[in-house]
Amino acid sequence: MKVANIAVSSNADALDKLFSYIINDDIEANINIGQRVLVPFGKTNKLLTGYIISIEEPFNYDMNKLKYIHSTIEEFPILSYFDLLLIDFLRDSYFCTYTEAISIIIPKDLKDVKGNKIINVLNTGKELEGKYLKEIYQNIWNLIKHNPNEYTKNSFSKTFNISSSSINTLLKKGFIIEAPKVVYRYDNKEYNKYDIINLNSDQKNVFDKIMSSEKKKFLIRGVTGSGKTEIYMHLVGEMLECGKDSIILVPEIALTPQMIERFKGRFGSSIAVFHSKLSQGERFDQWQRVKRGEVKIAIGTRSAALLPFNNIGMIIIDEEHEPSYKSDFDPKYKAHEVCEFRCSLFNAKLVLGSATPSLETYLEVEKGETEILTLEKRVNDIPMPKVTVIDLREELRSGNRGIFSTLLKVKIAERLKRKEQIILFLNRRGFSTFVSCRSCGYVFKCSRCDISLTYHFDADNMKCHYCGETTAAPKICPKCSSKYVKYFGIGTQKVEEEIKRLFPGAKAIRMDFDTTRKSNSYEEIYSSFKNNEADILIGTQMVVKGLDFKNVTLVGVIAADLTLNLPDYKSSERTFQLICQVAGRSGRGEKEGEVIVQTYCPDHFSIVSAVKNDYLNFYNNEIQIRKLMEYPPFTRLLLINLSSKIEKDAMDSAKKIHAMLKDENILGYNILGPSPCPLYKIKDNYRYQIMIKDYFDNDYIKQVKKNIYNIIKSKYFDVTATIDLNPNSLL
DNA sequence: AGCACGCCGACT
DNA sequence: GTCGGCGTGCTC
Repeated sequence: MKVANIAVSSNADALDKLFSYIINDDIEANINIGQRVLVPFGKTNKLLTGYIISIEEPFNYDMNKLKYIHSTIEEFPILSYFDLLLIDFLRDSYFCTYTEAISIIIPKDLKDVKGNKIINVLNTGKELEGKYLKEIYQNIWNLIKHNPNEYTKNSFSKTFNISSSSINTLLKKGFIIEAPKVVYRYDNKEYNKYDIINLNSDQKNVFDKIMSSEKKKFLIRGVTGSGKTEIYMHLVGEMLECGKDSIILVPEIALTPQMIERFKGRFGSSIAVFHSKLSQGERFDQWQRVKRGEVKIAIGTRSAALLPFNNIGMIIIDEEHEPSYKSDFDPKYKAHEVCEFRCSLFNAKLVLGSATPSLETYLEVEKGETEILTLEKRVNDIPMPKVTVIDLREELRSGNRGIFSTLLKVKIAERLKRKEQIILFLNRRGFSTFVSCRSCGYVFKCSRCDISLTYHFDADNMKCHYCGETTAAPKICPKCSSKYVKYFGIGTQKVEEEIKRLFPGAKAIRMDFDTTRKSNSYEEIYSSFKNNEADILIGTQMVVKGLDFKNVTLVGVIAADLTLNLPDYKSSERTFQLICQVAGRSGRGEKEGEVIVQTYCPDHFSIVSAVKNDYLNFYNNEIQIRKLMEYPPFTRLLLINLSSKIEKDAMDSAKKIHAMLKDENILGYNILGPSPCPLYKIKDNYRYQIMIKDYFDNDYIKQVKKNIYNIIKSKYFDVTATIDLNPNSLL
């Protein structure tokens, strides 16, 4: 008899520990760590799902006090030994429960394991005879004989254009039979073959260094268009050669099609594709293919970092600076950290790629923890685009109140004439970003959020970009009844309308949250622009990443400082990255590219550095500010957020928690707040925040979390408390 | 999180 | 004397 220490499935913090159960002799042989079992729990002995974390000899236990494991759920372990180590890591790094950690590493619908999709496929039965020896039946019968288990009734009749009634006849008489077959739900369409391209000398150099270096962590800092993807493919190919698994992370689903296209073209369909837009079934199947060792390569977004590979050789994080690599949900894990941990388990290499690395990553380079490899030139020596800055204040002074500067208009006209393509970038969707009454100054705000409403031209309504609430566009001011309601601020829709007005012959398409809501619309817009079906692509952040259009020779940044003025310590970094990335979209083909950056603050170092494409200049400026202001990566920043529909409770709980933190602050940490969040009200919830900026350890955070939990539980039932270490944003 | 225990007030 | 309010504490 042995004892199993088991984590039970429960969302309760109080149950986040291991419970010991006796393993009955008759199931002992079939029991292993990582396996799922049912265990009787609590006074009522209700059966809960449990995960076996460890197994011990019974010597240290009072066996009379232990219950028996009821039964196993599957006969094989759902979690490997490495998964269990990963769970420990997640719990320790992100202060989460066993249940939370497990929930992100196995698919949700594993609970009802009937996850497999089964179809009925055709096979031959007995030989044809008698009146069934007709040519049509023989034809069907032979086709099936040569393609057993290949077609369903439907796909067969479609493929060979044969009426399904003939098939049904043969089925009924037993000449052909249907058999169940498990199929994987994944994209198995054929991709154009993508041949191995020899690396140029710069790329080869990077590849060789990664393969030969003793270091485990690398940063490829390569300007946009320098051919990082090709290096990734060679690295993955190398891993495949020595039988090791690779994971390639991309920042968002939108980017996967191009990456998948190339990887599938190169490595065939033996690649798992994993991202959050997959259906539950697809997710389950992809996960299963990895778990069973049927694939050695996975491409996907953040969650792919957790796929159950058991022999990882390399993990690649492309566009590593993207904020989407940190999860918004508990456990708020960061892909970099998870990948580094997993690499350490397998002695694997971690490769980060970016033209504009995050400050965290570059600081690691400076500390010597990460080896840097630089690609200064674009492939085939295509020159970097020429960048011109337009000071919008001067435009205004010279009487131009439109959204395009004189120069940008000239350049657009020029490209249209030459049949070259243009990308216009504005990081704000909608038509007008706020609506107000010119008579009394009333500003239309969302009733549920403390946010001004954005006017949408196509639907003629106002939308809240935080909660999605929609209201009809107003004709008169609700406060003073004047009809002087005016729309201020610009969004992508307005840019589109202006283009239509100024260049009636040009065809423009828009790519933003509003036009890409349907699941395939991103790809449609992408390919239609790629096929030259439009002259101008207008878009938000979505157009800045990864897109590779050979015929684009002009990129216009409509308002470079939109992101700059947000009350957030990362806004300079974000602005720099966005401008660099979008500029890199220009001139990727044979024709030279050009970029026009319009801004109200042409002297800000983010914009100056981006225009010169000078990463180090940006880094050196920003890192000093972070140091001075004691922001990450120099300190750790713990953001505590309290929100409630009852304004007073949100505020009181924040005060109470702040007082508790101050009381317990033996080490004198820098505790700031409580203060209302910059976005004070979202979806009817009032929000307060407390910040701790210092060099505390994870144990301190765990203690803080526990204390907060106790305060909320004792008095503020309606308050939701969240903690976030080094958050993406302070809004 | 559930669930039972238990210690008080209101009631047939 | 007992039905039921929900505060408290435990779950191998």
